[in-house]
Amino acid sequence: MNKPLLSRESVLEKALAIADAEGLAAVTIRRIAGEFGVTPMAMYWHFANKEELLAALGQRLWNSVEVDPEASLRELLTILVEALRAHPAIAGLADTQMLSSEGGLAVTERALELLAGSGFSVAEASAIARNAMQLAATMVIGEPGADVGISAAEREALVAMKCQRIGELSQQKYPRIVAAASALTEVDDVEEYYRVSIDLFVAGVETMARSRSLPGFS
Amino acid sequence: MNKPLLSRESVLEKALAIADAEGLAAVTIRRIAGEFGVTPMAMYWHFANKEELLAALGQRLWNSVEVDPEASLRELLTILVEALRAHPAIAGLADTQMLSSEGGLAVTERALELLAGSGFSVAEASAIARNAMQLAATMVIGEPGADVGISAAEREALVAMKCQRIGELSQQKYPRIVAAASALTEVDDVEEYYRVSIDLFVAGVETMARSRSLPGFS
DNA sequence: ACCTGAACACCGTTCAAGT
DNA sequence: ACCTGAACACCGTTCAAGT
Repeated sequence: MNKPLLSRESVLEKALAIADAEGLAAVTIRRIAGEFGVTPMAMYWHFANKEELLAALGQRLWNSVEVDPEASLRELLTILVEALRAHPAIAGLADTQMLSSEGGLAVTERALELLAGSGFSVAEASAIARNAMQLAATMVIGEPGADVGISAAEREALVAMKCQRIGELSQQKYPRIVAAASALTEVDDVEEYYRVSIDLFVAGVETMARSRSLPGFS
Repeated sequence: MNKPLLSRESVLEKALAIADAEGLAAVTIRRIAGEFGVTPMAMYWHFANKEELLAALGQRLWNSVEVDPEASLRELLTILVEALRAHPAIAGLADTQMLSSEGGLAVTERALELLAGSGFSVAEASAIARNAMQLAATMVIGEPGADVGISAAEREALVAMKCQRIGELSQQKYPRIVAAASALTEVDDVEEYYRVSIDLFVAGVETMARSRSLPGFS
């Protein structure tokens, strides 16, 4: 008779909000339940367990990717990165759900199509497609100086400490690292950070594709 | 008077053994203590907290990398992958410890040196070095059909299930994915799997290095 | 120096029971 | 169908106390 207090939708929405604000570690069954004013056990009507909840969160992320069926590899990577950057705290959940979501399937299908067209074998194309996906995720998760769930002030202090620790290293042993201290701890131009990695990946694929299609090279 | 029951060394050794056998999730303070026959609180004499223990584990992993100061980028990636493959369960701990361990510093220093020599800027070289490291880790962690901490039989059943689920997809919408079902769920030639990704990365770096050193291209 | 006892504030999860 | 109560087996961690 009474309207349900929860739904899969609303639970996922709340879980995402918590993750965005405080990081994935803050997403617990009990915490979500608390936010809704229900008991933790209420979750188990809507999800078999926490793993399923997190999987659904990963699928949601994939489904936020709008895939142009004519997209290039670079475009695929770019829209994927954008989708993950919108919710960096859960970017790590995408990996397992690539083949369990409409969005992930669409991206993968197009990637395999492009790679097959470039002369890669099925095994190669599969490996490269996975690489692309993982690159996107690790870029977002590992973006130096961009940890989720801490305040801007805390983040800055953390970066400063890391940078200082590097500065204290032996300049004899690690001249390049010391010189790159700030670049290694913090990204000053975010767009460049992503561009470099995407360029690198696309260049690698194109170069290998070319060697694949050279006659005497098989 | 009595010899200590524990040491940082022995605790890390045990933690690693547990991780290797049952996965990182099985590595708990209480579990390690149990294996030594001591109370969980004994750990806190040797480590400030669990985070520090895991960090030390990550450093141990880096320090198992033996760096040839003359190594090429491909060689660096190769020995790194080998080190991680020896302990896939803790490969994810390497990321945060790259600049907090002798081994990680040595690898990074050499990578930055090579990349600077190829004409990359400090920011680019830093991003690319991190990419290399993350590629190595994600390859090992994400190796399809190689989850840690489950029996060979369980693993095979899991792979078969995933493969079957892909096979049931619409061949109209996802012809390439369906055709690549087995390649996407399981690696048949492990060495090829790693070689493809390393080749791709190295090719990308070389291609971009070339464009960097072309006069009219800056 | 090195470890224990007792306690605290958390987790995820099951299962019977309520409405 | 949807949620609660009570309980279980876990976590990491603190702090005073023991030897």
